[in-house]
Amino acid sequence: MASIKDVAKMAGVSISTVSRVINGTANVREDLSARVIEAIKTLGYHSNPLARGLKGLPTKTIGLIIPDIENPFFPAMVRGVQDVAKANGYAIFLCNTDEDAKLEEIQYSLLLEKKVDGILLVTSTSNTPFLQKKLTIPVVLLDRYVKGANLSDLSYVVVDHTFGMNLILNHLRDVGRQKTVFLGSKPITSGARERFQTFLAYHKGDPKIRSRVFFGKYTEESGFEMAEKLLKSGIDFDSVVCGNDLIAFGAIEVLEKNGINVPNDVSIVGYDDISFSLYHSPKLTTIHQPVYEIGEIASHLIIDAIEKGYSEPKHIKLEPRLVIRETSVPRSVKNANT
Amino acid sequence: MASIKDVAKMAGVSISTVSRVINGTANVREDLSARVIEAIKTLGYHSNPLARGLKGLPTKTIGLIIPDIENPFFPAMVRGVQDVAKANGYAIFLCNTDEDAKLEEIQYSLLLEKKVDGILLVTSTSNTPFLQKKLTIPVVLLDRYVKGANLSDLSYVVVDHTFGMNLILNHLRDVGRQKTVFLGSKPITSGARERFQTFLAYHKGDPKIRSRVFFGKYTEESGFEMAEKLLKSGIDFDSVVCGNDLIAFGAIEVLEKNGINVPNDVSIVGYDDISFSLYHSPKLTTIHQPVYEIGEIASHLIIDAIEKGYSEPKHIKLEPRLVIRETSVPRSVKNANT
DNA sequence: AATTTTGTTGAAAACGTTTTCTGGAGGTTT
DNA sequence: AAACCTCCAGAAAACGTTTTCAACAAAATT
Repeated sequence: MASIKDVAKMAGVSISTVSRVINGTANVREDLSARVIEAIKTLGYHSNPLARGLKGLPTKTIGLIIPDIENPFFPAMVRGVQDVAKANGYAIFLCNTDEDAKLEEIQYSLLLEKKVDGILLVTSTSNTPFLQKKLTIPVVLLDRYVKGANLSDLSYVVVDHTFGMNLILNHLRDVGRQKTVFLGSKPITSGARERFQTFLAYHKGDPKIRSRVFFGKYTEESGFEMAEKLLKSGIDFDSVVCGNDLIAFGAIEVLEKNGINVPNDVSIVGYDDISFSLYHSPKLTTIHQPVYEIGEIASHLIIDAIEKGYSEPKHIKLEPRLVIRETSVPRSVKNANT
Repeated sequence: MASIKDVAKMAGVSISTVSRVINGTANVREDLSARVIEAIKTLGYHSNPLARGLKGLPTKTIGLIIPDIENPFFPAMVRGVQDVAKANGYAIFLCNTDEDAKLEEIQYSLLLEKKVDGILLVTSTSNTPFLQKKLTIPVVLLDRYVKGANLSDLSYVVVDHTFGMNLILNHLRDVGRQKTVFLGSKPITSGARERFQTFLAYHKGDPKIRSRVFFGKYTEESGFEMAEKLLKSGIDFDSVVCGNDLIAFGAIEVLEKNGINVPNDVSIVGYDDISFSLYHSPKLTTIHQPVYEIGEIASHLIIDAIEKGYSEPKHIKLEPRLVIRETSVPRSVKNANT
């Protein structure tokens, strides 16, 4: 690999001059500058960003930690992040944690070791000990926030899930579905917690509401398993609220296999509005999260923080919206006795 | 940040000794070694991999370039890559190219600049000029290979698409579907080319076969558009072969919207077997690609090449299999006249 | 014409590591 | 007891940059 030294030799100048030409940090005589540029071209020289990073200068790299690359919700977010990052000359270091808190911490310190300029984090935990220390680089939380000692100075971009869950519950009431069960994830992350607590609050008159709640993971398989448990339990229900769309897919699969018609016998609402919800048949009623926007905004936030040094922490809460498709319909007279 | 110098000072030894303790490159007296370890702990020292990378040593980083993170096929592959990489202490640098050849080259040289130890590439091109030069680090191609001057010494892991496409065409013949149309991507990449040519070869008696071929992108939207064009063309068909599952999703959407029943009126076969094909309704008949395995093998290959220096290029071709689900059925008498 | 200012250049230090080289202490061989 | 090894610690060079500093020529001021 050609180094700056080779360029200097070929152009007949010092390495300082080459550096100045490359970075435009000072004036260089016209003809020297031309010779340097010429030499760079013929040698195919690329500056070594490691040496640059060694001086404590930006590496133009952002780390992005997500819980599950196989849940389409996150790739959509990655796209938002990456588009903005690319436009600003940053590369993305993507890491997958499988919703594992321990792995999350490992990835985090790995990114720190790699001297990324900032970290975008979709956490899978409720308290993140590794964020409690004084941060050395900007960190922005996406989709899920955490409470803690020094965490008020962390920026985050989240969605108002209390609002979202109320949209669902009001919609189900509107279509005459009141015997609702909840298939979600344990309320560990802020998002899951908000949704669960809103569900509970809505049913606070019902002492047995807890028996209508099932916990699992954010996958189709888990939705499948939870729905099977639900059926075995013998609980009477006419509607299902799911923690995300994948769970809804799994649940619908089980219900239909057991001769229960969706949406007539049981209406189902998902959460996220991943693209496949539209192509799923029946098309899924769900909560649309502005996922691409989350990525975009967070990306802007962290680049700002990186380039302007310290910046006021911003707490952004976006509004989701209900997308009514085919899996939620009024109880028709024809099906009332099913 | 604490540096090796701080550790040395605290332990009362030279930085050489500290380095030796950390890397185990030479024997160090018991008590000194203990003091060093103690100092490392109390200072919370982490070695700076940039400085290490500067010396031309491995950075324990692998770059992975994929065309479309939003196509679930690739996240599944990423998982395979990442699991093996993690087990070997490597971090993954994931880049998205949107099937854009120019962007692919940019990401490639970006990764090179970042001094990754190796690059895993799912190319979107048929000839990759940037791979023609002498490579400085190992490169392994995934899913798609390229031909070229110096490319025979590149390892790749691909799937036998000639075999796969024949599985589809034989299956369609078995269920009595012979008026088949092709909805795929332009035969730029090796995979698309193999499938298209196999389709053509199968129909080589038919002079008008080219009119039964439609080209677009590997997305639902594109499948949607191609299917609409197909309907507008007035072509008589009883089955559709799709370039991937996403195209199939889009096509099914259009057909059903136009009152054409899938699979009775028209049978459809996808390609890839992404997880949602199982949850799609009707469940998609498709070609299962061992996608996780592709990632795993490629990951092993590149780590081998990195750690053992130069290694014989390996050309691995995996076999796909047909998964018959609900979108392909025999022409029933009841529906024969539709 | 002598002095100051301006503008550019190159030498050298610094960033945090690894590694080669040197030297000294202790043990082993004659 | 003298000469030689062996083992291990520390000094210093090297990796490829950026940046501070000193130096110098030319231009501008007196």
